[in-house]
Amino acid sequence: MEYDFRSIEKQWQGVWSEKKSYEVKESGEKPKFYALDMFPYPSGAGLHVGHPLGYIASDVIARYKRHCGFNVLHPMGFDSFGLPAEQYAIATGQHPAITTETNITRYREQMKQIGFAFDWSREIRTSEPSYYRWTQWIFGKLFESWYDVEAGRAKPLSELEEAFSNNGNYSITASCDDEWWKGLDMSLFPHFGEHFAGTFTATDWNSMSKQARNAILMQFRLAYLANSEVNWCPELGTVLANDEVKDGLSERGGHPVEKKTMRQWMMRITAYADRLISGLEEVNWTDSIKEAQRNWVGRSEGASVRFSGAGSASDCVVDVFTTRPDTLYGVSFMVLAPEHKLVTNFTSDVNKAAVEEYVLTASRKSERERQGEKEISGIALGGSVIHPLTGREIPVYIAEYVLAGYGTGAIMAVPAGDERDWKFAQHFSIEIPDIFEGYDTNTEVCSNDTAQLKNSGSLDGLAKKLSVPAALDLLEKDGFGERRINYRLRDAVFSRQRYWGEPFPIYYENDIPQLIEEETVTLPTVDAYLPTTDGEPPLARAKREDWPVFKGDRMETNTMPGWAGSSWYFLRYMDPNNNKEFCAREKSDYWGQVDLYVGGAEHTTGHLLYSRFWTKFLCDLDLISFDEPFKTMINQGMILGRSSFVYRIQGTEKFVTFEKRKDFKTQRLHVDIALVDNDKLDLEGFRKWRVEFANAEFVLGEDDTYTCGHEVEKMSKSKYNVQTPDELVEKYGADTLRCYEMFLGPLTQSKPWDTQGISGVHNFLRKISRLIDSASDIDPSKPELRIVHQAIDKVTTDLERHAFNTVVSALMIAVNELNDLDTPRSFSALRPLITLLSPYAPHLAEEVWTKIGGAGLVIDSVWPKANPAYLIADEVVYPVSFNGKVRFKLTLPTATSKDEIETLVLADDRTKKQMDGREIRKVIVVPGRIVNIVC
RNA sequence: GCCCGGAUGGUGGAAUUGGUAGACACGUCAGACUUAAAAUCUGAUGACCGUAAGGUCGUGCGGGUUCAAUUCCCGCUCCGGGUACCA
Repeated sequence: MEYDFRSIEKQWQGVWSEKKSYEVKESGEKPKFYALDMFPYPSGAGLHVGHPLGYIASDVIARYKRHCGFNVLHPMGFDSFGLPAEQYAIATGQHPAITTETNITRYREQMKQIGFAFDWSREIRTSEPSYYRWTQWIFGKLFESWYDVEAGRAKPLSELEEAFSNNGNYSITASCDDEWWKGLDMSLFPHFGEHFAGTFTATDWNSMSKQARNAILMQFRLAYLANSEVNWCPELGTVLANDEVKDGLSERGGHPVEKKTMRQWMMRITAYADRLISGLEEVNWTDSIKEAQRNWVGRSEGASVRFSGAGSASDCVVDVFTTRPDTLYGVSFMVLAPEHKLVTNFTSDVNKAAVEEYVLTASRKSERERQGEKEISGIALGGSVIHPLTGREIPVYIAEYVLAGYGTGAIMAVPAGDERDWKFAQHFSIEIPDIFEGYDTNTEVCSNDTAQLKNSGSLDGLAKKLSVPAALDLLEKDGFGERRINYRLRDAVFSRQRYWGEPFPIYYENDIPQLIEEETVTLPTVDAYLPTTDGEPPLARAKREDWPVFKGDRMETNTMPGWAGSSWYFLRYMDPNNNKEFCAREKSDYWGQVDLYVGGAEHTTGHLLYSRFWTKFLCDLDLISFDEPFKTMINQGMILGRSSFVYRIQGTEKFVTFEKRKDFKTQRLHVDIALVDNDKLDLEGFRKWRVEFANAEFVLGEDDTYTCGHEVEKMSKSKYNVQTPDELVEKYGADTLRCYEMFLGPLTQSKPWDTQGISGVHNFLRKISRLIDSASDIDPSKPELRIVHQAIDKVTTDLERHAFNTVVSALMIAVNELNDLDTPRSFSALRPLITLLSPYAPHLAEEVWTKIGGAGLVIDSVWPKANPAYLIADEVVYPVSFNGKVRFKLTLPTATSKDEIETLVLADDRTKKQMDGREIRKVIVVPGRIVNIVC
């Protein structure tokens, strides 16, 4: 029978859908397994061939686990808020909801034809009010919570208020900004005076105005309002992402961009910094992702050291953070970030103009540009600080390599021990104090942690390990510094000046933000999706009556960022239609953590960090019972496009084949890959492709064909190299696509998409079809069983280690070997093989299952176990090598002992021949592996 | 710049714990079947030298450890991802 994939796939998709085969319910009988894909943003271009890669892998595991007896949750949905739909709306005026709906429909169709075992009854969309009302609800919880550092968890804000009214804030350790009181509007606190340093009594608290209390509480909320800097483009009237800014100009239009301070919602993710690091030990992710997250959080232990200003700046104190307080004697200058608030205090009049210019130049650069700058730049302010130990005056500089957002925005420079400081000192001819034993730091920098200190008072003779704690003691004893832990992680900006995102459930009354708890604040209608002329977000266009819910003086007009909805979606799948709760507790208790999460590594420092943060928070409030969302994760690589090229002889309509292109002066043009098969161009199709090629002539190769050139690059419409899964499903079927995407190579590696090999995989499925036709209901033969059981063993171990590509090879080998047998094939030996096949090619597996007497549906069949008796080989082929080079092979029974092997090898004529009079110095025998003779 | 990956035949890749480099597949070449084509099947296929037997080289580059290195260590090159408002 011919392999008629079209009717097979249509038929079985119908059966599964009719029987609701992939719908799951919580059940006590089976262990659960939760397989999840990072959910897609439904873009207008539709699903391309890179998307299904991860979905196929998770589908394979979901199906495999189902065969192994697990109750498998494998859902799919859409992260449907986002910029592209909004930009399309700005350009065309069409409401983003319409665009989004159209795109989702397309995505669903594309996914359905690939035959994923998704439980579509659980589909969710972040842009649906029924979903985002719970995103708003979680935001509300964050708004109404604070982080108790001592208890190590988030708590309801009411507990904090109670504590304040009982004891003030004396005994409170809440996560907040350093010197949080400096952000307060002091006019609200008339009796605090100018030396207020952040401590207040119960009496203070109880006598404060509502506004004043709110201002204080705002400093402790996990979702809070604060001033933060954004890239503002006055011309476009909008805030830009760092990506959209190039050299201080907007990428769109090339308008100037400046830094602007805006009042924005923030998320206090820093409260969770330590737990975000320690939690990594509980999850089974790749070391590289864990390492990247650790670095992102960037915990460093060190000291905060105070330097007093000298001369006219004597009333200033500069705080610096350092991880090497022990090198304090090596400090010969200080560098402030250009934005540092004390810059003007240290600037002498003669330097004023130059400093101002430098500050301005630096402010136009992005952080990335500033750190990437190779040229050393900086400027001496003219002022200086006093070295706390030596009392010497130390010049103060500003330089763009010091960032305001990290640490205190100021560093004590130790040129002897830090590469950047050393180069800076060299460049500005600053003295380099010699503080390391055995290093001439005028010619080289010392980066050796075991180097002993010198010229460092009581620290002399100690190396880093001992000198750092000693220095910390010294600092604290003398009172010019203290131990401190610093994080690179910053609180996350949670406001976006966009339309197509979740509205905040917040209104303002006398400028105090108030939470809307009962109702869902849905997006109001607006007349355009652009910011207003005075730079307010698009939602500010909505008039009072346009808002479905309007309270107080005004509504919050920012929207939430893309990561809001995706930070908790894995919970909603457990209980997608609940309109009373975000997720019923018994459901989240049943499904628990995601057992396997598949997605790209590009989410490492965004989504994967934020969802861990929200999960920990929800766990703290006892709303769920686990505090890490994703137990095991695999990161798939990117699929790149393979572009094809034709070569036009300049100024003509003649196209020359790849091999002969160098004989002419040619222009290389992208050609649609649909017109190219194995690098051979479809000449007629090419002429019809575009009008300008209608009269194309060709200079062909030896074999009278036109060969195209090729290159691997990003998939893009303009390069005509986008491959949608649709065409391949149409041409080869979903099962072929599924197997081929897995066969392509290791899931985690990025690789070019190339359909060249697809026919081989398609052939393999056809061979299975024929193999089944040639089988009958007889007793299985021993060689047959041996082949099948070896496949069971290999496929099972490979699936367990997520080696998806070698599973396909193993199945191919089994099918080839079975076909090569000269004994007839039996149904009973083939049945386990078809179960092995079913995660990869479920439609074909289902089709042949009934033919070989399988009961029920193959997707419900039990995963076979390999019988070890069939796996042991009788003989081992020993490669015999001389000095590591294999010279001949010797077949010996498996049971041959090490000594026997040595004797037999040495007795072999070929050994004698190889020796050729040389002396045997050593013989290495690794039983079951190799023999090596050293001579 | 910083952080995290990657590099193996003409191509995608395999080699699971340091133990036969190139499994499986594509492509190419040769052959069978056929009036012919398609499909299918069989064989060859890392490079170089050699009629052959056989030998030399070979896993991005340069060193090192080891009886033995694609695998471990040190130093590079190139490519990809992230770098906080793309998702």
